[in-house]
Amino acid sequence: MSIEDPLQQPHLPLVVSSTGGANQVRVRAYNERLILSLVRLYGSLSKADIARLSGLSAQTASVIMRSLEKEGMILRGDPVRGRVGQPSVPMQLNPDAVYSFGVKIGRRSADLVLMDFVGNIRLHLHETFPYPLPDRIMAFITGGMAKLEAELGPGQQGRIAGVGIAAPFELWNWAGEVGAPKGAMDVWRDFDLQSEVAAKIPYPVFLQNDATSACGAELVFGKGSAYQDFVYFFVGSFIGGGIVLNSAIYSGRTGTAGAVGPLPVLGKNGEPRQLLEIASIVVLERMLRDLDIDPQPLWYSADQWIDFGEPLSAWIDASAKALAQAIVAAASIIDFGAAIIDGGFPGWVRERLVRATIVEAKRLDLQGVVMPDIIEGAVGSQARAIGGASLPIFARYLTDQNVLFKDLS
Amino acid sequence: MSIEDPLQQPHLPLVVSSTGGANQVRVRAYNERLILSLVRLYGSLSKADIARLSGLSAQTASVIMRSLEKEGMILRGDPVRGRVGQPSVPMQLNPDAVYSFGVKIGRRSADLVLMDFVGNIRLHLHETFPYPLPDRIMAFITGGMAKLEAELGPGQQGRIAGVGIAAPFELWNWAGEVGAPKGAMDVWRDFDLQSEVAAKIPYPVFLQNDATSACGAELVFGKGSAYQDFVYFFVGSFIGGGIVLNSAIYSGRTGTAGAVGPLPVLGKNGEPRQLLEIASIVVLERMLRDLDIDPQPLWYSADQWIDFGEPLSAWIDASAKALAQAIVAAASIIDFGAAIIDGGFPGWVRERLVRATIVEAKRLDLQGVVMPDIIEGAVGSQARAIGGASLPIFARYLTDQNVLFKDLS
DNA sequence: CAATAAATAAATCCAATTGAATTATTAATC
DNA sequence: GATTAATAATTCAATTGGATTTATTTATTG
Repeated sequence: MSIEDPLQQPHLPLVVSSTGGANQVRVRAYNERLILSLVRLYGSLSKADIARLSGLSAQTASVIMRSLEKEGMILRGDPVRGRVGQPSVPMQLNPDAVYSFGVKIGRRSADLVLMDFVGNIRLHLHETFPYPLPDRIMAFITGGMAKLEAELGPGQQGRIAGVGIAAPFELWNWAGEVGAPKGAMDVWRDFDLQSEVAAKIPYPVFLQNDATSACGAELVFGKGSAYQDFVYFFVGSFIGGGIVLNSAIYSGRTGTAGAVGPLPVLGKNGEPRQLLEIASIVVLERMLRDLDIDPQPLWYSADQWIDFGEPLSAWIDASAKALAQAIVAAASIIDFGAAIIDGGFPGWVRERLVRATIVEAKRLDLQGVVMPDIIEGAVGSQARAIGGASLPIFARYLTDQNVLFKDLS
Repeated sequence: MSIEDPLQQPHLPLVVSSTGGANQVRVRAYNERLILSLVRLYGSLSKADIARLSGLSAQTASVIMRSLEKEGMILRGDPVRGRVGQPSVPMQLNPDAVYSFGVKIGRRSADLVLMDFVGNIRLHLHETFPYPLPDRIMAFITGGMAKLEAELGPGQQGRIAGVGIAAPFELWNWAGEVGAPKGAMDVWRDFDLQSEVAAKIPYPVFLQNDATSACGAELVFGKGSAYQDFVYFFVGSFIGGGIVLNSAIYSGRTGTAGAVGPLPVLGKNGEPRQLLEIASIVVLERMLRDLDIDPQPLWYSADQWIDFGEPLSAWIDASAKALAQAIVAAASIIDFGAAIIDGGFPGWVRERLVRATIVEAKRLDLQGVVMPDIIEGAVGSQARAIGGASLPIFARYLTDQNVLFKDLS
């Protein structure tokens, strides 16, 4: 139905014109979101906890909490006894309060997930194909959603917040890489996926870069909550990433902030390369093919990778060198607290890659650089679909300082 | 008196705890700041304009504008006739509403400026020295402020918002570079300039990196208002910079966001170097010295540079190459709308440097990079002191979304 | 005089705060 | 074991303060 676009920020001639004044209605909306976000972050909080954490008065916290309970957004837990004073009643998010669809469009496969309010994947569809084409994808999304809605049961459909689609940038540039006939994917150029989906379904539709979406998933459900700002790398067919500043995804004016793929790094022989030419899974695929090893297991599912031995080690090595340089460059621009690395590969590959990256980073010139913690992502290969699904929930229920200033109509 | 520190953000275990709830009092404070910021940005606005731009109701805009006028923050202009309806009354900032001191501490000299509310420098002191030492700097700041206050006249001192000091990071690491005896500048290690100044004067004292300050000046008084986000380079003795996101300085968790000096780039022979090893004025100084040319004119004043011919061209060339790489790296991480270059040099050097940087950037691999406009700064070598002076004004009168959430006490 | 726009006044609304009261519990004392 | 004090969570009622709404006034053009 409606189109919500985190990518599309109108190009305003003057800046402040986008931020309006604040008023009571927005204050209430903001405080409600703040409270929901706090409950999400801490898992379970009493009204008094909320008052302390938010700085709101006990009465205000109490009023808002009661109204959220009445709306079914939060659930009352068992009173906690054992401490002086009246026992506190912990409140948690109601997992069934809101559902959201997430779509991940990939090179060889697409995923559709139905996520609940606390981030559990309730239902899941997966489809593989030689290469993605609009008709097929449209059918998968609309058909899949209808199917999952039916499984969900009739009473629950009003609780669906929307659909978030995680897709790579410029799908049409991949024809060669995915073995599609030249020009076969040019249809994507003029295909507005977001509008097309919005025309077919009654919910808000969001579209965001796949790696940025994964970054969002890490922020809410992974290690991200421990850091105010971090740079995120998602090693997929092509590497991509995201930026988190002040605990919020920063996708930038054009939506390409944190794209990281084109970041200049030095290759094996000291020649300048782009990060994506080294630390992408397609590079590993090419290495395997050159050695006459079947690269198919790369694409079945992240859990089905086998240890490819030498070529995998070489790829991890080269990727770690490149990632280390990318992290130093990023840290020289913004003093990120962490660099989080995840990807469409199994945990043991991620672990080796991160370990190697930490080693390589120490060999670089770090004079004057505030180095971030280099750590593994916690969400894994489903991060993109989960991140997509979190978009509608964020847009409607979680903190976003814009709530106070922008008219959400 | 009080210490206000944009650098110092406490290391919080959990993120949201720093952002509290919103309430009416803060809404009013925010709306007042928003209105002052709009008036500053547009130069002159009627009450009706404010209502339209801010989205506030006409009545609210009117009430706040009248109270600001009563407080002397804004001045009523001549009614504009010639259009249907009651003539509108444009309102402007009152230049004399607020004054602010700015201090720039440099390698060979220090500046103290008294700035008015619209950014004019009203009074100015300059001092040179072989190298900066705490006692001398303290005397310059406190003595200079007393002198300028006296010149300002007795009635005006209540209008002083504070002092902002722009100083380089880690002053003590310079001893060698400034020709000071080894260890002579180690006193700076344990000298807390901000506290010391705060102890001597009755105003709030702010301290910020010198290049970040310059970036702030460019944001408010220069080309910055045309861009929501930009990366800024200030070529001083050592190059530094700043980051602007959503029209606000982003100084990061540790205050070192936008430091840019340690950014890895390739040197003349393809060897990895840090940006500051190439694009700093000390490098030019060394080149001149090696050729037995007197580098003194570099340090008198930016307007007194002479054309050093070949070595200057070589330095500009090398610096442009390095800056171009830095800009591509920055743009790969965040899709900045502009890269603004300024420095402690005359306009004609800046112009040559920017021109060369644009040329060099085009030779790099820009596949997939959203390139920013590469433009000259408009503020010039005084940017650091002006940026310093703008800190107290920003902190108290201009928009900063934190107004709504944080208790400014 | 009609239309238009800016500006203001009065009344209303709404959410947060303040202050007092209520409730449920533990800890200390007899 | 019973009683009392202290503490903490929660809620009720009254107040506050700023934004909005509605209506009115003022100044101008055509």
